[in-house]
Amino acid sequence: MDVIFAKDKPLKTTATRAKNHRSTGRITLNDVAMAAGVSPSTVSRALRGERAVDPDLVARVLEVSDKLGYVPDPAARALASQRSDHVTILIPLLSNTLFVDLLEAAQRTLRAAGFQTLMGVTHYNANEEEQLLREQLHHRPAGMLITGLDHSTATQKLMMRSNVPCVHLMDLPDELQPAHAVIKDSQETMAGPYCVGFRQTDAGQAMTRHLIAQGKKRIVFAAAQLDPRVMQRLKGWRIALKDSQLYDPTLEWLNPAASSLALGGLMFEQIIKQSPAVDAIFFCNDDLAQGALLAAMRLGIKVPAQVAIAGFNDLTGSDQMWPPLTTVRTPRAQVGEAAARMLLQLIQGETPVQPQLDLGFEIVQRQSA
Amino acid sequence: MDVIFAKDKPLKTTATRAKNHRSTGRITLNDVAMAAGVSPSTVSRALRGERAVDPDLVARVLEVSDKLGYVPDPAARALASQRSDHVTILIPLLSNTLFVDLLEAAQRTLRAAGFQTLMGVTHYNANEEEQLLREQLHHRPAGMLITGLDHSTATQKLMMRSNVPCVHLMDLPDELQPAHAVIKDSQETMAGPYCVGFRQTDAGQAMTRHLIAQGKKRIVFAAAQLDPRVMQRLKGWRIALKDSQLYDPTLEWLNPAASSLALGGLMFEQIIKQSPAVDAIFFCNDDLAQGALLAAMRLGIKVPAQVAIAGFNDLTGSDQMWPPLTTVRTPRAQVGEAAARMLLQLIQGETPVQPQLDLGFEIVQRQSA
DNA sequence: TTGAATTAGGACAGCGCTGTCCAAAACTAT
DNA sequence: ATAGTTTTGGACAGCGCTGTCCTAATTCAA
Repeated sequence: MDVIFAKDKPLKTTATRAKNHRSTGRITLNDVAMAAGVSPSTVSRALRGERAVDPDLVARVLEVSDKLGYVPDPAARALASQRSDHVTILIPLLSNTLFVDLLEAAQRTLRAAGFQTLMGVTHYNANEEEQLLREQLHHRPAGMLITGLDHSTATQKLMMRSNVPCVHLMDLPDELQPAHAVIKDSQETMAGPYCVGFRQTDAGQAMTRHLIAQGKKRIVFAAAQLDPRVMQRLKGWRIALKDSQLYDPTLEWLNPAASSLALGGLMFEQIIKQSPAVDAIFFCNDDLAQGALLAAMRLGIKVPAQVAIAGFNDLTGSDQMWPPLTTVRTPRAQVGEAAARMLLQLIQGETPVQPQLDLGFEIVQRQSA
Repeated sequence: MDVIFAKDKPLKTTATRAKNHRSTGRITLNDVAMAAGVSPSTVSRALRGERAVDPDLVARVLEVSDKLGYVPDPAARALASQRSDHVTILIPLLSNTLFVDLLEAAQRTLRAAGFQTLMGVTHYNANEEEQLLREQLHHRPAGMLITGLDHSTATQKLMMRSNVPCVHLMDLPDELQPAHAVIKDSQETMAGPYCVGFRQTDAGQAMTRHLIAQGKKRIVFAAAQLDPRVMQRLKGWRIALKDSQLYDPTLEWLNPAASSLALGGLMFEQIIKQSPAVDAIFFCNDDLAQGALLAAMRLGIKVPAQVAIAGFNDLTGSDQMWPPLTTVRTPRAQVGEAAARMLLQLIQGETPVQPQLDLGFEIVQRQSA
């Protein structure tokens, strides 16, 4: 097959436009079309694999395209097609490595698929979340990843109306009462919200049962931040203790302040002072537990002999503590990647086989409990 | 003043376009222009504060604009003006809180000025850096923040030719031999590279002198990752030791592996075993030093009585260690913010008074050294 | 062989802005 | 009052793509 080069049609090229006042140096789709002797439409289709294009033409377009070093202009593409290659990811904090791991895994996966990741930090604040979402929506993102299932109604409405595919991270709706799923005017009606995570309640329960199995009788639940996922872990702890007739409301130590090593140490001291009979403390996050371990060392309290300590998330350093921290390993990198993959499916208009993906968790027993 | 509403000119409005096959629901600049009874040009200028526009008109445009909930389309804007509202920030890792702090501060500052931050993680790899840069440049970022002054020549060329304003982070060029500054075809020729940071060499030197002042004689420098900034700290350590006739090449422990708590513990063990006479270890990063502190605890080695331990960066948790870690506090959040501000200046075509901004550092003496 | 159905390339009009040019109006200075 | 200069608003042509429509070529069935 032989295609005649369209020399006779003096289409505007970058070269001719170069004289123009508003020309940019950029190689455009038009340039590729000229050089390949086909129409811009064909180049566009060949490059995107849209519709059927003669394989020979595709080959030539591809060849010319990268000989010229052509790179599609994302802005032009976004304007014409009404959708960008941005994916927004909303996370509560950057100071918790949990979310950083999530972010990095998602970003790696999305980048491989040609998407740009835009990160927003909500600081566990519903208003900030809404504001960030609003800003991001103006950019017409191709998709969104958002931490948790709990959002203000304003936020939920924004997401619904935007019609931007969205996957929620680190949490799953309760099987019994899918209240979150009551969303109208959206494809989510059928499938419920798309989400990838694990059952926080189950994880809280599992760790508590582990402590009970170790013979612990007075098991404190010590938490900070008190975001919805922490409250679910608390719920799991309660269930486990009640099942074993060990529940006592004074065993709950809930502090709304931000989680940190220092706070962990502080809480540990308070708990030990006020409740000497306590024989185990289940911290809702590893940073608190690590802080407690360090405080115990300072105070000369033997762990786990005097009091056992357990954490949550298996963050960096928990295995290096002394004694090494018993904790719940949560699959955050896997969550990030799986959520990104699910989102990519949604962006391509496919329907994920499992709208709610449970990636589970794992009790990591080390020496602290 | 009374302006006649342009009812007589039936310009295309979103309403009329609604019948059109390619209409989007979006409120456009045209809609605002119609509603305000002025031309699109005027709306554009009023909203951007470009050129002079009658204050009354500006007021009306503004009023109409947010009554209608108008939001400019970033894609259209980018296409027409040839520049986006993206700022790219390239950092080596997300697993070191140092860079996360940098990122967060920069992002906060840029966001307040209406810019979107796009993060790229280079993993200390020149190829990844170049690749990321290339990808980002296709998006015509308004500016770039990039960690360090050391880049492959390909990377440097890309940055130069792109003509995108760029600020370097966490490092400053040597005063004596500004080799990095030898860049042609760019405004950087005059000013040298724009950068915000502190003198890594000086910091390395300062901490070493502090240890010497504590009476330490055999001071190990233990490093991992070995990126250029670490090597500068090494250089500072060497200078300080040589000045006091304490230098001995066997005191250098350099490990190219990635920095981590575990590696710090490992290196500590090795050092103690192979060189029992060592009385201080200066780790190039706090994560290594923290790992060493934990290892010392495991091994029953008294810090600082038997061996003093010092770190670098004053990362989260260093004050919570036992004993609390003596370290160098580096102004990373300030660097992130100042660099972002400098970049904003450059984007607006202004020239920063100080192209190289030295934010200094601080020796934080705690109990470990 | 003919007609209908399918396939593949091209033309073209936008997407929603901005930059440039132009003209009318509002100031100057003579 | 006149001419020259400085404002200030509007018209208009893109920026570089994509989606839709159209037409010519090809395939298939009868």
